Amino acid sequence: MPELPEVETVRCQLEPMVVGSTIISGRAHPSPKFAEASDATGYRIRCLERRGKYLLFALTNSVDDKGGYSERQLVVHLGMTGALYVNDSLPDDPYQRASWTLADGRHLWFRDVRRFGRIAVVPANDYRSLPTLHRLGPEPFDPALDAAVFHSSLTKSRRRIKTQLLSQRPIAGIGNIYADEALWRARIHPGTRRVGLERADRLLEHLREVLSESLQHGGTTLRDYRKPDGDTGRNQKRLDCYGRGGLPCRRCGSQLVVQIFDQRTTTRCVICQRR
DNA sequence: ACTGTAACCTGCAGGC
DNA sequence: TGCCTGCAGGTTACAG
Repeated sequence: MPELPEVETVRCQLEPMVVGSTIISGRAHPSPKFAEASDATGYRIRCLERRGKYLLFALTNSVDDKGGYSERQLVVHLGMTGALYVNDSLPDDPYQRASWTLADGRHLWFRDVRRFGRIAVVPANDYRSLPTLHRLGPEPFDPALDAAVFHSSLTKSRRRIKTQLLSQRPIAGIGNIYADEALWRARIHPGTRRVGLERADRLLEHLREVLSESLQHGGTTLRDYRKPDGDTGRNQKRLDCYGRGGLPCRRCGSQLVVQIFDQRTTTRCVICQRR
């Protein structure tokens, strides 16, 4: 479900609700994917950040009376069906995978039907237990990411362009929806294995465009994605390519076709996106 | 080091 | 109505 615009929307809504709060207890589903949630107990949430599709709660904890403290991060990945909520009382929900009680009595909790999400508590900035985060590419809006850098990064692999976008290596935060949307806008065949500087530049521009437009509309809700306030996003109405297989291309009127690349369903225009 | 593939989960839509 | 199959926004371990 959640790609960068959805995760950023969650971060924006959640941050003012939890920053400054101290976690007084934590409970988690026994799966090793969630069990670490309780390790956040005793820490205060200093701020809520995001890298790619990962939410990073910066945690701080006074460890002695001489002003010593330890810094950790609570890392939450929403997977396909994850959502975070804050409530005065903890609801009885069969898909609740973790919950944290805050000092003022409220509860932060994680709902994840498919259990593809992940929760970890790590020493600050030590992501060795989360390989994708550990080797995560630059943020899409990082000014240091320009066409030359992007192109050079893409050149380091011979995998299909779409597979590279999904790998989180050349750029962070792209998933199946925005990969298809940006490739459609840039008129690039998703199965291409080599792109020149000019097409890399165009692709980067369109990636930034689809992400910022979606962000403006609160993200894309296909089925599960919810903001912490329970609302859906509104970007789903604006998709040009993803989910429109069999329908005419909005640019040229040709048919959009669906095919599988590296086991991910892909939609593209047979005319606009030729090899 | 790189590449491709299967696996992890649950619910739902569509076909018969 | 019920059963079966395939599919879903992602990451990771593993084999070659």
